[in-house]
Amino acid sequence: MSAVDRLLAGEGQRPRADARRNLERLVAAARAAVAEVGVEVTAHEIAQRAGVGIGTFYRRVSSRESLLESVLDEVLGEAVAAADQALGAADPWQGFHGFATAFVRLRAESCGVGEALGGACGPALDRALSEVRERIRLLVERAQAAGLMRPDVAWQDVAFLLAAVATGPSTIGLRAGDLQWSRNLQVVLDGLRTTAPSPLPGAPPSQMTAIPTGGERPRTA
Amino acid sequence: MSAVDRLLAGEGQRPRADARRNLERLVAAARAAVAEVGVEVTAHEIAQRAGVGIGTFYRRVSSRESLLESVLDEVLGEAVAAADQALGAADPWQGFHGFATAFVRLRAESCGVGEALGGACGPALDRALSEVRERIRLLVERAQAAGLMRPDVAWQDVAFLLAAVATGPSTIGLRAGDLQWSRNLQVVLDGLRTTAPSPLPGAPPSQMTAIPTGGERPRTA
Amino acid sequence: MSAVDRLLAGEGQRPRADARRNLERLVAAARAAVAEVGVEVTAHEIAQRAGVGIGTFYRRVSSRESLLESVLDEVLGEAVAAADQALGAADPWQGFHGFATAFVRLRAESCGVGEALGGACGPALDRALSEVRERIRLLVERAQAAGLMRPDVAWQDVAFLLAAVATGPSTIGLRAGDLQWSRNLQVVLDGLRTTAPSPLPGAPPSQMTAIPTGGERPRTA
Amino acid sequence: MSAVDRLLAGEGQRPRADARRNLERLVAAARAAVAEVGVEVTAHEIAQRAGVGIGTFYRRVSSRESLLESVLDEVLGEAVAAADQALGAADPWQGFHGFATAFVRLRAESCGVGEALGGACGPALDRALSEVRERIRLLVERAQAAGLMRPDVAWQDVAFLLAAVATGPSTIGLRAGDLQWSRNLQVVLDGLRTTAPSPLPGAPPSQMTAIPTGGERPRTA
DNA sequence: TATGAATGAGTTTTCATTCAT
DNA sequence: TATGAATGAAAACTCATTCAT
Repeated sequence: MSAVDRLLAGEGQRPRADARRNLERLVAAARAAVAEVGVEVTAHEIAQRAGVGIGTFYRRVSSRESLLESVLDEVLGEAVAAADQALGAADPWQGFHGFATAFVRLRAESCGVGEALGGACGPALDRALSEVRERIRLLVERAQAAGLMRPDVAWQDVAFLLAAVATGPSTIGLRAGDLQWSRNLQVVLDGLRTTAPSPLPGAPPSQMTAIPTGGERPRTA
Repeated sequence: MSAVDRLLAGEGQRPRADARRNLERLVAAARAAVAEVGVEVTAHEIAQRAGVGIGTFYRRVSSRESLLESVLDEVLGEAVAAADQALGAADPWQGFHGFATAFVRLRAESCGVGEALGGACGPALDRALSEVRERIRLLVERAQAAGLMRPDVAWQDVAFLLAAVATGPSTIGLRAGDLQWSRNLQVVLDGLRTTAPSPLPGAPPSQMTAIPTGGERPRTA
Repeated sequence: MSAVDRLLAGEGQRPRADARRNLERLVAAARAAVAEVGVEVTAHEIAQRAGVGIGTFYRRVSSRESLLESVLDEVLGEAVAAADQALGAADPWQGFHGFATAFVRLRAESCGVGEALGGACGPALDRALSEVRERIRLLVERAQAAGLMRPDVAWQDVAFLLAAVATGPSTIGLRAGDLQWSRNLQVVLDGLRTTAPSPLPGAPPSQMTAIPTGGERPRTA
Repeated sequence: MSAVDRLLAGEGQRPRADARRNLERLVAAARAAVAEVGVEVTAHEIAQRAGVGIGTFYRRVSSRESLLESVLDEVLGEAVAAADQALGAADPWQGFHGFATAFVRLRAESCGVGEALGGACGPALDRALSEVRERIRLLVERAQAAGLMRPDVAWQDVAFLLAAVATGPSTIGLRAGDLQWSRNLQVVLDGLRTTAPSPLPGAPPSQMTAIPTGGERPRTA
């Protein structure tokens, strides 16, 4: 269920066109704002990005927290969809790989929403969370059973690793490029695999994705 | 240079003994507070933990942000020290491994300070940051030159990976155990290595660190 | 003039039937809402109770305050009617008694509207107010002239007493029962009379109205 | 216990002189503001009247509601003191009379605080409220036992009457004079008494207290 | 015309920072 | 100097009122 539908669920009848449009704008603005400035975005900022007044914000959304919750719910729903597709893949590792990519991308977008809401996000998200967990467990077990993933990692470890890989727009003065997460992910996938490392995306002989800040790029031997 | 020295630099004369003691307390309190409650700790909380009044806080520190900056500076200094020791190690991979462990632990402690300060942390930290960057570059190049680290990663990727691994006390409703970062790190190190994966710490035959939440642990084959 | 007529006065032409019906609903809803939840009822609540949209509310009523004013006007009109009937009574005291009862009941219903509007209710109500004042003066004078009401009270005092008696759903943790005002009124009437006190309503030998909260009822000798 | 002491109770040690002074100002300002503009006074208004910033308001008082609660507690404490003195009076009616006067005066000042806080004022006031109730019961029973108060009123009725008498700064366009409550009270006391009415305060041959607004005063025969 | 969506000023409260004691 | 009291900008949220549908 999309965040918009979720937020509309409480309403009695079907919303007017402008109301729905504003809600969509708010959800999109919230998602973008969270991705850019983090979960501490103010209600005003979100409203402004959405091009609506603060009054409209609260009319459509009931509270800042509930909006963030809905955004997170939406993201989790997308993760579940990706996992279901992955479970249908013939090759367990290919499936896991595809899911991991989708999951990390999603997480990079909605960066930190879950943590920010903490345990306080109420039972509203319990279903979505447990669905994601269940899928990850299945994907990990399937890959391990096929001998394609090292057997000494718990699915929880995998969850943490995938979450971690998406993290952090910057470190030690470096600013992450748009595809940093994909390079991080490649290393982690190689660490999880039973066999030898695959070449990083864009690794020699082709060019790697540029890193904007922070001086010289290495000569990737 | 320690955080304390750094903060004393602005002062005209040599500080009185009690002034210095209070400053030391503030830095230590800030570091602990950040590790425990996160970067959003209030100035009052830090002052209280340090056992000084808020007035003293600002007399010694000029602003909350600058104190956090100093904490980060101190952490970076420790990272540099760890790196220098690692560069002295006979085995390049052993050296890198030791540094990575120290770096991740430090980062887990000072969790998020860097990001919280954003790019706005001013030129004050430039030296420390570039020192860390330089060391990481050297460590990576040394390991790669020895054929012990895959050659298709940039040192920046390594920096991001190490930063990422330390992250996040929770994800998808799971709560990280104290040693989650070490399990994460092991996978990443294996992904970076040229050779086959090593067993995770605590992997069979010994027991792994328990994860408090989230149901059954896997049968680590 | 009814509240509805009053509010229609500003309009140019004669109102359409549905417009008038909506206005009547609004006034009735406002009156009920004020009686139930108090003068701080929101415009939305009144509109909802009236079964109209907030847009219609403002089309018909110009402002929340002016609607409350109209409610008060209506109540005052009813008070005037009660007074006129009372002035026609053969016995001056019976007349006053009847008016007092009606007035207090009205005031209990519209409790606090007058005060809430403060002195700011404009000249719109001047006529109604002075009509009520005039009637009370006449009733008091008539009763005093007949030697049935103590001569040392001013009609203003009587007005205040009657207003006061209707007041307050609670005090010192007690919650008023539905007929509290009638018991209060009885004491006040006895205080105003020239002769000895009459038994309270429900006083011995019959039962008094129960008071829900606050422990034991007295043994009404 | 005064409102100031009550609010200081939470604090660890004894407050600095300026802190105490500001707290006293806030309590006094709150009490005055409530008496003048009613319980819906804003925190800003109280702070402004007290001559302090809004920050100081919250530092001293923890919440607007808790300040009002303390004011009410103070008022109730004064009522209890008046009642205890009244219970010591030789003549039961004189005692009741004195208490009633004090109680009504207090209530006129703190007009409506109790109701505004509603049942939500927490158990903090339970003690004070039940103490007042108990005293009123005793005073009423004593007067009734001595045959000086009509036996068919419950002490709860008396409580409501005294509360009512203090009420309402205005009605039907009249503005209450400062001593309106005392004239109201006189009538009520006469209604409660077993014997004939006493002259109103200021009744002939002396002059009655002037009523500022609302036209001609009656010729008090 | 009736509707209800949109608006923004105003309310309570927090917290980084300044200043009197 | 050390203290903590005072400050006010800013955040979340409400509600009377306006305006597009």
